[in-house]
Amino acid sequence: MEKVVEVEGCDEGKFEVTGLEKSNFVLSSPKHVADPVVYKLVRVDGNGRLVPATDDELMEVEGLLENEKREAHIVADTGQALGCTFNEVSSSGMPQLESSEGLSLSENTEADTEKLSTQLEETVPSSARSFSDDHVTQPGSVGEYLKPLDGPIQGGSSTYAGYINSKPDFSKLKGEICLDNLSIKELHEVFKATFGRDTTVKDKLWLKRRITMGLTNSCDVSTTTFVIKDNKLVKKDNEDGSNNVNLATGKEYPAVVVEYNVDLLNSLSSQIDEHQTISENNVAENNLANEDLAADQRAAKRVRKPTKRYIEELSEAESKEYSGKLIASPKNIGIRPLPSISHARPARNLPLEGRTIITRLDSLGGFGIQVPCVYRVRRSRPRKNVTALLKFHPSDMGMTATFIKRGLDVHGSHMVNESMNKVLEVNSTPGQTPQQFVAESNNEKSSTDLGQNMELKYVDTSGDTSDDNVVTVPTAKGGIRRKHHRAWTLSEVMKLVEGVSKYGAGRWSEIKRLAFASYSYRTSVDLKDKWRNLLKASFAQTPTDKGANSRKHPSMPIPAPILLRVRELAEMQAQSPSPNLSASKLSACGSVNETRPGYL
DNA sequence: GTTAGGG
DNA sequence: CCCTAAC
Repeated sequence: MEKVVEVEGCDEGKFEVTGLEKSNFVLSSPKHVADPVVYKLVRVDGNGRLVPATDDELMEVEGLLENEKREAHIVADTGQALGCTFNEVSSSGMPQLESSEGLSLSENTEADTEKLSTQLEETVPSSARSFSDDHVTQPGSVGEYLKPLDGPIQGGSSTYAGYINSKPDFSKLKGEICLDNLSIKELHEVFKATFGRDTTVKDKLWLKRRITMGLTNSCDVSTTTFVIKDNKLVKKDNEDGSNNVNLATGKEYPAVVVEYNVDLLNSLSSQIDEHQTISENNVAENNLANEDLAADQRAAKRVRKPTKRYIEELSEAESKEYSGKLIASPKNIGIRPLPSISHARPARNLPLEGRTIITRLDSLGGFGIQVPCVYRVRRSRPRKNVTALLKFHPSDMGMTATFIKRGLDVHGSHMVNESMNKVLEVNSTPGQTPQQFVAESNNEKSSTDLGQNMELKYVDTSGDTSDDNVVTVPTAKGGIRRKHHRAWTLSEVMKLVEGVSKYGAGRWSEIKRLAFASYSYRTSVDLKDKWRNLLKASFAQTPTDKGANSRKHPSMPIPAPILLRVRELAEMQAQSPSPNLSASKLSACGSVNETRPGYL
């Protein structure tokens, strides 16, 4: 009982401290930070027996840690250390420690919701919670994804746990403890087995908790009946709560078990309802609901994390090319007290830089303080989606526009004739028009040489022209330009051949400019590569085979005539590799014609 | 910035 | 298609 009293006193003092810290934030933090480290060391040496600091100090630190943790999410190490320390300390007077911890938690919670703090007389379980938080938080990169969850979890765990846990009455808890059956001795044994050391703590609950945590990897597992998953409070009748799988993300989270007091629970229920869904069975139910809930929570509480929602949406949005990204973000942003978060953690946080970066990211999304760079990176990744979208997009809408554009370009380049205009006018349908267009253009220019009606047949012009945009996709990676595979159409090939014949192989930039003006997505390199491939193909294949060059892949059946031409051109150019520029240009038309005619 | 070549 | 070396 005395303990309790002390705790309360501490609590209040701590309260004050906390308040100060909050106001001071970063400045105050260093001191606190220092403390944690020391404690940590002490703890290691002392096997938990040593109590380095006064209760007040501990409480302060803890409170700080808690707060910061909550805010920053980054603190894992110190937080754990503290938690351990407390636990260890508790060996001597465990109730105090825990209570203090609990108090700190309650405080934190309180900060968010001040009402409940008063309700809490004692806090028991906080240490566990801190662990859980830390773990969750730590995953860093993964955290991006997790964060959304974390936010809820932490908020939920800390807040709810705090409130719920606040019950001083161990008897109740004990009753619920699974390990209850074991005697203290047994528990000690188990404890030793688990941690490799003895413990003097005689409190069953504590032992059980410790053991459970140890087994579960420092998740806060306690005897509770309720487990907080994601955002939800789930009754854990059947589950042991050691590990919960987050359905939404599919990731495993350490289950946070909350020891609760029925009375408190009831009193809190209303609040909980607002933020979390309490359900026995439906965890899955909430995926959708979670977001809303989370958002609400944040709004209500003053959310700390960028919020998973934000992230998720962002990611989605990105994948979709920035559709309507931040539904949730606004709330968060508005609500969030940005400043408080980062400061406390010394080593890890990069207050300024990190912030800046984050901010930047946020700005992209709209706002997200903690929005992780990592996530961003990740997000950018999904090329496929983008590509698909892009591809898809252009086909319908783009076609017409493209076509027109192309027509214009061609016209400008003197490639086209009057028919072009006609075509343009005529074509309301994307698909058809292009064909005509191509056919005509080809006919005019190289009609004789290429000759053949092949052109008409094969001319497919259809899709290719459409998207300039799609072609180039900036990648998150260093490299940027990833062209999605764009099959060469026959028309393109013909143009290429034509261009080569006119300007000569190797003058890719020229060809690109003049002959492929309309195909913005084909670079000179592409032309070169394609030409190379054509050459290869042309030589590989027998020219005799004109009619059908049934190549293996239907995708790119290059008409024999074209291959022939390619071969010719190649041979021809091999003979007269480098005419001078002017000469080549001048002679281009003529030479081509000359050369080819022979062939035909 | 282009071109050639290899991967 | 991508990347790089060489011009």
